Amino acid sequence: MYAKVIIDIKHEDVNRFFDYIIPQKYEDFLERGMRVLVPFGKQTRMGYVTEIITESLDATKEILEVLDVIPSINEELFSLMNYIKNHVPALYSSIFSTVIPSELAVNYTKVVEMVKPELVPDDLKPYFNKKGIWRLKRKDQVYYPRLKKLRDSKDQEIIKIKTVIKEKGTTKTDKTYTYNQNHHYKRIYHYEIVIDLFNMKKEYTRKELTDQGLTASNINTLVKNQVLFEQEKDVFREIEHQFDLSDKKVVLTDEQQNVVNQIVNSLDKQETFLLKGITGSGKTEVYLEVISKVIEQNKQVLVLVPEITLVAQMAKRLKSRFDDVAIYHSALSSGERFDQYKKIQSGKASIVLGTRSAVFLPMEDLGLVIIDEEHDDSYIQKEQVIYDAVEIALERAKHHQIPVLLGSATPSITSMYEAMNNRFTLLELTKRPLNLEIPTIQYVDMRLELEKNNTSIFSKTLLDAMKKRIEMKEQTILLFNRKGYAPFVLCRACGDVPQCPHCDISLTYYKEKKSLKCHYCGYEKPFDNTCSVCNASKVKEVGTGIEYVEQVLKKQMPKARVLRMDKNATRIKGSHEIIWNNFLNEEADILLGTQMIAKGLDFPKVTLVGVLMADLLLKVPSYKSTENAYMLLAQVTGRSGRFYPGEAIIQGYDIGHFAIKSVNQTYETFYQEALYNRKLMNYPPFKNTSQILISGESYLKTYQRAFMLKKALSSLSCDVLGPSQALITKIKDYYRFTITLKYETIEKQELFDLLEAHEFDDIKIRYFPYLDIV
DNA sequence: CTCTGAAGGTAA
DNA sequence: TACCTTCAGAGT
Repeated sequence: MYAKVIIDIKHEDVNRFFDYIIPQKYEDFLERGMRVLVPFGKQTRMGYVTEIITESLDATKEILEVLDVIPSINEELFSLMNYIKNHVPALYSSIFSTVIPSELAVNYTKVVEMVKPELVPDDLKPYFNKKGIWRLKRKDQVYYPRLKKLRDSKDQEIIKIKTVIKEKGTTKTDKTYTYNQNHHYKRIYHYEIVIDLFNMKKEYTRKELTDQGLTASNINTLVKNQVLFEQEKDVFREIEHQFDLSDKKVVLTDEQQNVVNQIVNSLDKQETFLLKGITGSGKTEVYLEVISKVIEQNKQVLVLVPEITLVAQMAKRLKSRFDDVAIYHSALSSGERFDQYKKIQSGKASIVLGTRSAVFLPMEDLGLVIIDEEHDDSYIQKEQVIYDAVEIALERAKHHQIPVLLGSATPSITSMYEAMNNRFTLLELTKRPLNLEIPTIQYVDMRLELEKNNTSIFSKTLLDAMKKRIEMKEQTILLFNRKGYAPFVLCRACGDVPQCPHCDISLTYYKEKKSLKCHYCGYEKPFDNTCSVCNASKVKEVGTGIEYVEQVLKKQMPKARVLRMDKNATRIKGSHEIIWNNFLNEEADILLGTQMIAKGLDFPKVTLVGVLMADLLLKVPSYKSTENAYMLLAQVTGRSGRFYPGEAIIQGYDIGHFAIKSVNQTYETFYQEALYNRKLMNYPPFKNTSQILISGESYLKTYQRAFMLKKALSSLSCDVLGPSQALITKIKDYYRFTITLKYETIEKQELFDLLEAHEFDDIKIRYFPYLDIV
């Protein structure tokens, strides 16, 4: 028997199947989908078995080791991988690492050993430890060519180089102790506490014993004299959450109950439900009720939320009502993630909650997929192997013949269109259970403020409203979205803005580091207020980064306690939970943040939401920017007055745009207008769109190649637009052009072949299945 | 990706 | 002739 194997190297040259002989001992054991170690050239590499075959003309070497007991890739996952393969051009190995947890990959570490230390050059010696061993780190790779030369130096072996393969995912073990009733240790009277302890409980961990005052040497003595038996036990790394939220089992409103009934009636068939419920209408209660019905049928539920910040609160509510909830997202520690994965793989989780990447988790008895905030852009993976988790979820539903529940207050245009055409089943929640009014929304035109000589970023209206909240001991949420906008510096004398020498983009100003940095290539130089063009010492920062907003806020409202929540403030694991907890406990009056504050915990005391520079959202160059802007505004204003009547104030320079105006009206108003625009421009849902990026070092050659590609593409049944300069015309010294495709259906494989045929040494071509990623 | 061996260069 | 760098090709 033979196995077809994909090697875990992400490179065009090895992007194909390799056949290996299955050794006798693995014949009955090895299955498709298992990870194996195989000899590959001079190396040993990890690979994935994709097929077991009876004949092979190529196989010459044997599989060395099998790393799995249950296949890491099950049949369903194979079909999802196939789906991805048909939608984006990607290397096999990349697709594998996209759909499985990184803990299933292996580490290759090069270990160098001195054989003749006296011949090792002095400058390399400090890297070796006492035993003459050096484990090469990433940064040590530069020495590798020299080391290879030392190894190969003729007649004498100066050093040895080995590659050590280690599995990334590891099980955590703890030493536990039990008491031996039949020991013969005479000095046991020194350890009365031990006898007492083991009278209460049979087994203790090492930590529990030391907490009781026993020292490490105490324990070792007792083990040596066979009073205690020591054993290794696996520990499960439990995930803890900062705040406390329990699910009070509420009585569903008629409206909610209706929706639940409809879904429950279709649990045994494939159907996509779009649950459209205004903010505060209790979508989560519906989810919980439906989940309980699925679990009654002994099936599993997959729940997806768009952002890590939303996992904790959903987890709390799920855990307070159900057992066996597993959690999976990229911010877990590697160990936690591995344990959660193992729990899910072994079928011990009845509910799996996670972000985008959780859509690939193995669940044999899947009965329902819930996607909360389905309109959210974060469900689309925009790097490496690009995919849309919502699409993947729909594929899984097809595989299991089960329903998918998409929930949102503001469904994406495409989902709503599907619902309107009866491909999705539309369910609606139109009332807030507590019968609370939707917050009143007020618009402030900042141009008028300017005329009144108010040059601050806060209008008088907003300032007054915030002051009032502080007096009333109520809270405010302030949204300032930095997207599409970063602080930069400008010479007030000649107007020069320092650019990156390798990319076509202005350098971003970092106040704390007093430096200018390029977002794309990492180029960095110290900030200097002397202009490099006109030599005047007039270079100053422009702008309104969120830190700047915070400063102004503190200056204008010295009494206000302000919490800031942005990427920077939430870098450390668990910090966003702490911020939310603090705000919930009313340790601050104002929560200032980027779009990550738009969703999340309900804060009862929030009665005011302020949006700064709302029109900034529309400046993002994307056909979806109006949709995204409207949804963010609707989302964040809905956070006001969840328990008491609330209001929202939207500030901007260009607030007349329909995406901003519609926030004050119904979703339908917005949907109609947006849909009309999409129709006009041939954008989704009317036509599918994708984008091709052509990049190269020579401006002219790249443009020529792009043009040739355009000509070739016209043979396909689609509209070809461009080539035009990409939004960022140069990155890392490579010029960039884009071609946009609009089509109803397209033969993807044919397209990919065409693209591949147009790749040249100096021209790179990348394909993006969704628009606006480039 | 990592290794190898051939080709073509340089120094003695 | 010995030794180097560079580059294409192979890996089952």
